[in-house]
Amino acid sequence: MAEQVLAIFGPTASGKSAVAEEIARRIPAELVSADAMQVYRGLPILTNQSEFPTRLVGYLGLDEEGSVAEYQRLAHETIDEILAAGRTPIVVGGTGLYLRAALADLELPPPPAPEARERIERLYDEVGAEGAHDLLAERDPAAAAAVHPNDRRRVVRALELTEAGSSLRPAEDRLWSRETRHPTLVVGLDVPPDELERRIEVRTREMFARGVENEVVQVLESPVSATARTVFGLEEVADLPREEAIAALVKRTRRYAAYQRKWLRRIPGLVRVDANRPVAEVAAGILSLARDVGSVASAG
RNA sequence: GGCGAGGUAGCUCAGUUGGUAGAGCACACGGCUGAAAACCGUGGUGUCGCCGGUUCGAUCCCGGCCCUCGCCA
Repeated sequence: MAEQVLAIFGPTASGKSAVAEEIARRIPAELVSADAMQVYRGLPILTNQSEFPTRLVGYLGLDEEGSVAEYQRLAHETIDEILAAGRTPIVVGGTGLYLRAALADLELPPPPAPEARERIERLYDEVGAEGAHDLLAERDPAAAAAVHPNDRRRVVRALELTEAGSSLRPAEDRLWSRETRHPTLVVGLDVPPDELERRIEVRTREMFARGVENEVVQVLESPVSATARTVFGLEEVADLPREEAIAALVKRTRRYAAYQRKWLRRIPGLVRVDANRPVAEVAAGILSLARDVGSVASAG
């Protein structure tokens, strides 16, 4: 029975999926997505969903709100199930928080109570950033210390939690610790910035060739939740002339890749792998690392 | 060629009634625990088109030149 989990992280267009799929062809394995936007169904082109069977892709409708905690529950279930079946779970994704949630046991506090969010947002706007932050400091000094007054979203969330008898600060910080639920090899794919830039441009043009415009126009005919709205490119692709939309999308993606590079540097225990070479080589490299580190389900 | 508008940060532009300059975006760094492709913080980007003049001092005023855009020939 397999014991080890494989996790592959990297910026958009670093080739995560191709590498993960190549590994899944060589050993008994299943892919598990760690991507906050691929959880939605309805935007397969815009969110770069692969044809290859991957778990935790498209489990939400676009009118539903996403949630790390819900993702975490599903991810743990899925990973345990795959291990129990004697296969290796390959967790692959570009959302750092989701990757850590899949691998570790983040103690995520409860969801907002009904009506609480709206009420506290109103409070925040009435008393101002400093006022709200002062109030938080009274009720939950640890949370207040971790949150800037201008971060409305977090100050509101932290205040919600004080009412629920919980806290924004977990007792134990597992997000930034090396702790994982199973022995795990976490690799990060490294691609030089100029090469990544090139691939992003190519990929974006491919999206248009494959028909993102239709995809997006169709989606916008129905309600889209606040979290699904954050998929970048939605308005741009729908409203702008093609070349401008491409430029806007490339720009957003480049920005996002920079954000992911930060996670790449920070994910605890992550081993960097040079991904600027043929997929087969990268896959082989990761597999040999895995065999050094622990047991992976073997092909035969 | 004539008339008009303009040349200030990587981009789009604001500004200084003369004391060497600032927004957004981009970029860099950092934070983040049921919204993470989100949210928030910090940073400085610079021959203010070029050459002269006036002035204690010019990115700003004056003269000339170059370039861009528009209209007219």
